[in-house]
Amino acid sequence: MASPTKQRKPTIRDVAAAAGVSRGTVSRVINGGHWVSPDARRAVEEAIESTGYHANHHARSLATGRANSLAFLLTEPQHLLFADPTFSILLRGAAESLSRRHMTLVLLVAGTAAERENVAQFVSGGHVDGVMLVSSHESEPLLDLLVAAGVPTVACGGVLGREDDVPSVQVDEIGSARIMTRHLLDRGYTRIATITGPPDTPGGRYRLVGFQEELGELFDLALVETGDYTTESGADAMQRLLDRAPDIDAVFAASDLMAAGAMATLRRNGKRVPEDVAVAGFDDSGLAATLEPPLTTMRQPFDKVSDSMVEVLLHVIDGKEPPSVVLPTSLVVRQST
Amino acid sequence: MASPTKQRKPTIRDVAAAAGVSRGTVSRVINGGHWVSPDARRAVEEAIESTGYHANHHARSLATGRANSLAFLLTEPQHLLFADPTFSILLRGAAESLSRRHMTLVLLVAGTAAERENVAQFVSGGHVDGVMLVSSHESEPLLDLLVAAGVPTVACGGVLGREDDVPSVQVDEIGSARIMTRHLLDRGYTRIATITGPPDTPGGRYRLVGFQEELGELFDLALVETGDYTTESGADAMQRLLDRAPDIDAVFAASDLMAAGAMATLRRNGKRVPEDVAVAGFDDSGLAATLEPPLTTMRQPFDKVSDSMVEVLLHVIDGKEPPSVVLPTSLVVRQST
DNA sequence: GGTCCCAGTGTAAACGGTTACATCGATTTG
DNA sequence: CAAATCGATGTAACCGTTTACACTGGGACC
Repeated sequence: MASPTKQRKPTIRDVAAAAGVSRGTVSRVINGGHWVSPDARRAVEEAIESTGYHANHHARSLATGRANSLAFLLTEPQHLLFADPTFSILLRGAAESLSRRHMTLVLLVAGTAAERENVAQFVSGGHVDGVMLVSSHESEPLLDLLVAAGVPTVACGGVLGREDDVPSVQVDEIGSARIMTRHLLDRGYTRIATITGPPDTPGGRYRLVGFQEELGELFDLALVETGDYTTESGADAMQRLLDRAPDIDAVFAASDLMAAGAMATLRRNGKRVPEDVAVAGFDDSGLAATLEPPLTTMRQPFDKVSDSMVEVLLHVIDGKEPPSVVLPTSLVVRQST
Repeated sequence: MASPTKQRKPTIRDVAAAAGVSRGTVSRVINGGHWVSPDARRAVEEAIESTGYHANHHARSLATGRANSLAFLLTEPQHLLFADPTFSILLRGAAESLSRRHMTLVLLVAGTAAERENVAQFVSGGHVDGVMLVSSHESEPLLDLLVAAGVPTVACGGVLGREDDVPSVQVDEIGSARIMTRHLLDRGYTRIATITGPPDTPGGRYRLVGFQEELGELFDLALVETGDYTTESGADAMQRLLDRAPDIDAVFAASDLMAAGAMATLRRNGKRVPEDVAVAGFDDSGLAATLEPPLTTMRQPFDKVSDSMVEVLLHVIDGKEPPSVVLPTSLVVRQST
């Protein structure tokens, strides 16, 4: 009939008592163990083990003023999340990266005005040590607030117009686009179209730049259409391209989803891929390999991206010079080109 | 040359001073304002406004023992996340739901053994008030730990064998499967196959049950294959079905992704959808509408699911009787059937 | 054999809230 | 009119850490 449930969790005092030292010493052991004699250290470690002690985050944060957590801020509308698993991958990667550092990931959503307000207040209230921003549209009002409030922030994909204001982790957009374009040229295609992302995102702008650079004289403005990274927008853009230039023999889409949409449109127009028109994407999302035919695309190193975001952000928090990171992509050739 | 930066954030003392009352009174106003005179209340509210005060979560949590945050626990392997946006939708929905309640969402990942260890320690350390579990495989070791540690937990989709042990939010699996099966029967199909999910998940088991119930005498065990919800597994399962029973005229897949895989396989085998074989999915994920042809499927009310999870969990935390929730789905008929 | 230094340790004051309890008028009650 | 009641408020202990500071004793130095 013993009821040992509901026991108070062991605190640093219990550990101190068990080890026969003061709370201060226990705390020192926990935080690196500097200025502690080997004997005391061992005693404390044993006491921690025997009492099953685990530090209380809240108390620690209160005392140190550091939250030991980072926020992952989502500002994209729901439907994009629905369609594009990219965010989830980054999110999970970031969580794992933080877990290794014994920190936690707080997910913040800023869709509605009320939510923005919540987020702004929460973040500038110092409840997290820093923010990872995933949307990279040009005008992100929240970003101004964060920067103004001096909240350590890192952007994923770079923020147009604030490149040296906000540290970021991005892939080599221009270089990647050039490699893909070169690949298409090497395959012998000459009427190469592109479906870009929104011009107010780095991916939308710079992949087009690389495309144009590599194409040189072959570049034709009539072969450029813009989408919003979704499947539907890719399908629509492809139709507009075909209407305008039926002689297209290849198309480079700035996302796998748009490439999928483009392929659907091509099929509907009686064009075979890749015999009549080659299709290339960007991201190497899970979708790419399962399309018919499997999609040639540029693989983004999502795991490295989230890892780097965490790393850069921690640097900023520590007051170190934040290295803006540019990561390489890799060409994945499948059967669509 | 004024340097008003780096000002200390206003605390409850500052508010008290500004309002000419004690800290206790301020605290009372913040927490509902009971037992406070209208005058004092107004004074405090004005002081809060004028000082720009915002409560410190860590201090509050330390004092109350409540974290004011819920954990969203991911245990699925990375590749499923990559393929299936379902998780992100639920995740975002939960974050929004919490935001409305001025609580936060902590994302926890338990893939590796080290991560499990971290999670177990973090959660049972009381750093969050409760846990939303999204994987619902039958044997989830972490779940045992949580239950044993008395951590308030709610499962998404129900946990087989622990239905009355762990409160959950789920959709009406059996009923949904029956409705879809009935739809196929009404369309005149008679050789109806199914591709189920893993048998150790509720979706895997009960959608099959509903399918069989509705089919009655028409049920044929040879027309059942199992996948793991991914596109590839759906494609493979479809091939096995075709090899075994070339006369199949419809197939009900337990996820949209598997349905997509099945459609690819059918096409490769020269079968037209829906003329030769009808295909139905489950989830109404973003993918469904963009397939060729658009996929008939059962819509899961993801927004309601995440909302309910939060609600149920808060009930459990408050010590109330947890209502296990079953939500309705809805049939979305498109052109694949 | 005194100083001085210093590694190792204990002490106690923060950190920013909540809340049980004491206090105190003003009002109701007998 | 004294006593009891009650709503509003102040007081201070407490939540579990960290950390500046004071203190100890022993070795090195002159």
